[in-house]
Amino acid sequence: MSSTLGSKIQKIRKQKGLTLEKLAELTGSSKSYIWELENRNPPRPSAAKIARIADQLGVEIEYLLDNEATVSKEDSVDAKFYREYRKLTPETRKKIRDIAKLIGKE
Amino acid sequence: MSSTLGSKIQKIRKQKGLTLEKLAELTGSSKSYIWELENRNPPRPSAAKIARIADQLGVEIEYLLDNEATVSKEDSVDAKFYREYRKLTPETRKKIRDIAKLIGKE
DNA sequence: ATTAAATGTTCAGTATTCCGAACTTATTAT
DNA sequence: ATAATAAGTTCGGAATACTGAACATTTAAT
Repeated sequence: MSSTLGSKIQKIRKQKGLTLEKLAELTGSSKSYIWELENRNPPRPSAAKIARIADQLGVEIEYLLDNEATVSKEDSVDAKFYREYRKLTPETRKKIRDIAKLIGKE
Repeated sequence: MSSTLGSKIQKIRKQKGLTLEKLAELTGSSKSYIWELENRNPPRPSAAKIARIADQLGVEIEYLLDNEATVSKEDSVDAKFYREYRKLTPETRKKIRDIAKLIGKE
């Protein structure tokens, strides 16, 4: 299982001997946000931020994002579904879950 | 002067004969947002979105972002300055502008 | 062992992304 | 020319990225 965006950033940052504050400064961010990027599971940083960070860490944007944003069409359909799902009444949601359970069993 | 993120996306999208809606569907977005990306000056889309879009358009993320997110340290310092600046009183701001004007003249 | 300085963490608030739904403007067919 | 369908645009609002300031922990020095 591939490492997360956050762990990649942290690993490289430390290899380079950079503090949160220093990397923040280099990338036009706050250190608190860099920290969140590394530790909290995951914000969806802006492309601009990621580009800056990749630049300063000396890696490709692609490297940071791979298996992170490359989440395939299915996932987005799922996300959309879930958004809709959450709007439903508890009863309806339960029905759906029950049906899903049955179907899932097969 | 390099073209913007939005114009790049639009150009490629049309070359591929994709509608806003189709590209939105392929990238897990709404068509209104794709439209905003292309036309409004510029949102800072999430890395995830850009990765998806680059993927579907068949271009490198780097290509979409170059000269867009690679805005150098200076710019971020400027942005930070401006943020601070706006918090000041009108009087103070005027002073700063006036001084800047003088200095700019040299 | 204390203090000082540096680094890391938490948090509340603001700004921005991103969405869905409604509306407008082209296209296409009849 | 009209209707029907598709494509593009606008807008309000929910979710979340990102910030500065305060707090906590570690490191280094004496």
